[in-house]
Amino acid sequence: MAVRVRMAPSPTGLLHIGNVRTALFNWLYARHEGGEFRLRIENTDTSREVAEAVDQIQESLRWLGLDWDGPHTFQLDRMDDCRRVADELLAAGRAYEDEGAIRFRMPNEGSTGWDDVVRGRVEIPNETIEDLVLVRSDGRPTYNFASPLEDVWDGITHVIRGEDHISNTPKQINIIEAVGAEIPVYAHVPNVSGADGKKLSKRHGAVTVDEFRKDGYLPEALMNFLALLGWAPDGETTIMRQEELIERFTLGRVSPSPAQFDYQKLDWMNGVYLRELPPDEFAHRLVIWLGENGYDWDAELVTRAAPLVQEKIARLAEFPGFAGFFFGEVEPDPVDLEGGGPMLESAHTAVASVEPFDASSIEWVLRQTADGLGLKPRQAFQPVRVAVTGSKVSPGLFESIELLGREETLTRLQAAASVAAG
RNA sequence: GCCCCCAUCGACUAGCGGUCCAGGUCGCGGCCCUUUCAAGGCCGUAGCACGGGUUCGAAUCCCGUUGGGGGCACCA
Repeated sequence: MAVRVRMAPSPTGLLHIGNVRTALFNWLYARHEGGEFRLRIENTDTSREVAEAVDQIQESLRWLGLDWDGPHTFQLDRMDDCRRVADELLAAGRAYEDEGAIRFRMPNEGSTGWDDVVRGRVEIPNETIEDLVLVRSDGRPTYNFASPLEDVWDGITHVIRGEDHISNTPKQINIIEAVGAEIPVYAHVPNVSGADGKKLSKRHGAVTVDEFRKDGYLPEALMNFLALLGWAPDGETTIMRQEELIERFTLGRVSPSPAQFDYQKLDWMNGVYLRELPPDEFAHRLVIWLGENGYDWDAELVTRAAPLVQEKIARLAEFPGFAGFFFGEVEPDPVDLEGGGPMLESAHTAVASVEPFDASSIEWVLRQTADGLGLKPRQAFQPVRVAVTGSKVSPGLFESIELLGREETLTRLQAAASVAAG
């Protein structure tokens, strides 16, 4: 039978990275097996907020590259079918009415178990499972009733979800057995927590896909990182692109123990992906990111500045801090200019006449200048760097000057020289 | 309280009875390179939670303890 899995988010707010990780495992499994990955919205109403959340969920999935098969479905559309099944269960004596609600009779003896693909055999004593409410007194089916039914109706073969659903599983298995359908294969993947072992939340850092996007992470890096949270192909390989992940992913190698989200490692990995991008592609991503985040900087200039920072940043969001001096005024801290007066003045003279105006000529002439003043390169170039870029940390100085242009460089050098002179 | 899950360096993990005085990656420390910051190169740091078994032999299997986590709704 062809594999069919699903992601079933409830449309409340933005897509949480933990849910994305679970979705990723579903998606990787489906693609690896040549099966289908479905998207099912577990909504209980049809408000405007729901519609917006659905849009955001889809946008986030698309950004990450997780495509789903067929149209997405809504749980709400199946409420009548759920109620019909509840009535049948009632008629068959498998359920009973209780204060206007309909409850399912769970077995009281023995146990309900399943062979979990990531945990092995799990067995829950039936006496600890209470009679599940199928339909509320207001007529709405409950999650633990609707969800397994939908899995049956959708032909879901493998239910891959977070471990917080382990305790729901025996309830759902009993429901599915009661309607005489086949029990899907279950795989409960470990949770993702913050550095303190607690549920990953805002105070740990970014948690929604939108936030990671805004922070300047690449979707391919995020996917690679997420895949490695609870899964590893061999313990050696860490950088894997989409095709390789699909090719190597198996549920059997998903670890049963929870993982902590390590933002430092994500940053490192994102840097790896950033550096490996062809320069024009890197520039392209920057232009898009800047546009999405309210910078109306000239795309041509961004493209020319991009190569100067590609090796230096780990996230696209670091670009403005690193290369902002190309796009606007600069205000050097006088403290960083102290004692740099002579070098700044000499540099001004040198830059004014250097020909051709390119990085290597500028470097040569500035080194000559430093030499003439008896200064070591690092002492000589620091005030120049601060004058030109406004910071002690910047892209390569000579390339930066070349791109900035002679006129603007001279202006900044002169301004800094007068500050340094006091 | 009850039920369930989990347990290898600070983190992510490899390891599925001998090839492990435990390997890779991030982080961290040092050195090199160097116009700053990065990147890169080299070296290093650090771990099988504890106690019992089983076995010729255990990080690997079993039991217990401890410690984490999840769940016990007419939420999803």
